[in-house]
Amino acid sequence: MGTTQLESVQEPKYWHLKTVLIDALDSEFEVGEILPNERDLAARFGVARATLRQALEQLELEGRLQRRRGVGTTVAPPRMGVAVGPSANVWPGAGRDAWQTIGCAEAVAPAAVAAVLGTGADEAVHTIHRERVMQGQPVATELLYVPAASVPDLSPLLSPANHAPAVLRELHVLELEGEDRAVELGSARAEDAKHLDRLPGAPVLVVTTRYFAQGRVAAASVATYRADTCRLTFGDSGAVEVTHHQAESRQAS
Amino acid sequence: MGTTQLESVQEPKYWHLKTVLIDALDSEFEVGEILPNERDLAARFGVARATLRQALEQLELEGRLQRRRGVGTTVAPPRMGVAVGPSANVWPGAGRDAWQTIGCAEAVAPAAVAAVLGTGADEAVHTIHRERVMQGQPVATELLYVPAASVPDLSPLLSPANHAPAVLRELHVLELEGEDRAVELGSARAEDAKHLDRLPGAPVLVVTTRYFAQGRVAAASVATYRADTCRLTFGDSGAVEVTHHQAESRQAS
DNA sequence: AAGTGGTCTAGACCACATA
DNA sequence: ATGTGGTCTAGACCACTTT
Repeated sequence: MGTTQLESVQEPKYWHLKTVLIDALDSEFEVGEILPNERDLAARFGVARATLRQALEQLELEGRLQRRRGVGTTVAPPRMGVAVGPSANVWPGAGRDAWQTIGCAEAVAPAAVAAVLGTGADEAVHTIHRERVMQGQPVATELLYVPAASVPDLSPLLSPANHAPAVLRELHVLELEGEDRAVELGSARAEDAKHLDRLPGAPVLVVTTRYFAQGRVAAASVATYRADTCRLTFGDSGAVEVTHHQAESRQAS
Repeated sequence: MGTTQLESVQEPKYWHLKTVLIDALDSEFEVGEILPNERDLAARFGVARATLRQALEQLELEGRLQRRRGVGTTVAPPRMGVAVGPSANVWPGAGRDAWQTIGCAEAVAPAAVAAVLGTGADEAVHTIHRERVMQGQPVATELLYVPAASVPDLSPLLSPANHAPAVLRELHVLELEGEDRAVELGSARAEDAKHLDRLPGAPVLVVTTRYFAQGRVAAASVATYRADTCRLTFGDSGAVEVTHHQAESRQAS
């Protein structure tokens, strides 16, 4: 039998398509360049549009493509390195930390938040909504929960505009004893998706942080990062220079 | 006009389906319980199977469902908290760190790895393949890269079985000066998928770690965690007790 | 052999951005 | 008005597990 055993373990079409597209992306396209539309691409590769889309979806998940409804599909730049776990423990809102407050409210903690805080389900918490922008585009939204018990000296009469800064200021009075983080995969809620300029359900990295002071959880935050454009960095050094899938990239005109 | 404005902003069917299914999951099903098959579910909700699948896919992404070909769809237990960033910096392979070596090789570093190591593209590296198991199931695979220059005193004559332990032993001689981590979303390579008991392309959390010694990167690892079952934890305290989307869960019989 | 989830097709229409 | 990606349908067949 002189025939080489080819395609004996047949891989799915979309999987093979993905590898073909990756090669084309690395060799024939520049970052930012726009691809042919899905109908044309599907015809070119001789597959149904749904199959082509399955390949594109994974490439977008891996941060190699960016698709925008009404516009088209473009080659994505390397993911941004976003520092999440600094070496020095600091309170949120202290010392220029790249977050910008966009809202504030005081309400009863939802059950899920109460579980993280370790408080009762009916305790009042200040909820500060913040946003993180890098290189001109939003990369994360965050809900920061501060139990009222953590900021007992907060002035009760505050205009909405002064509320968030006041809560943070009171929080900084406490001595921060430690932080705790968890990262998991999620899909963007409708509201988060809007802030992040994505469609609902887009893949996101959810970072849950607990801030410890006075021997208990003094505050907690749930931050939602765009999974397609962000690489979360932890540890001593800051962002790593080069990402993994291309050594150098040039901006298309 | 006395009519309440309902469904003016029509949400996609699969999105609405998701919320319906989440409610059903929380109220009518136990962890581990098997759901009706996709064709029945689609018929019950009056949608095409592809639409139903779009909802199930997102629920699996969020760790609420587990689907296995030939078996069925089950309600997933809460995600496991997997400690990734210990407070004390330690070399891999030191002091019972939950990883188990399953292979080893010495070869030239791929370009992507060389970039992380900061070495030349043609330098020899030891590649140790390890696996992490929690609660009886594999949760991660890892490729640990150790440049030959980091372990100069390694005995050149080693049986394959002794190779990996010897490399780690030599590595532990060095003083570990710091670690560096990055987390990003990826899709499982075919080989990784096999180890993790998932299909190729399954969503994974890729943790890239750099180990610093002697003022340079003495080793680096790329670990691939199942995104559906894992919640990566960092920081002082270990795994958090309760996860976010259910306060208590009982094991089905 | 039967039943499950996974892949694939060839259409259709919708929401959105842009010219 | 046109073109893009996003949603949806009603089938078909395949790969895999279990009976």
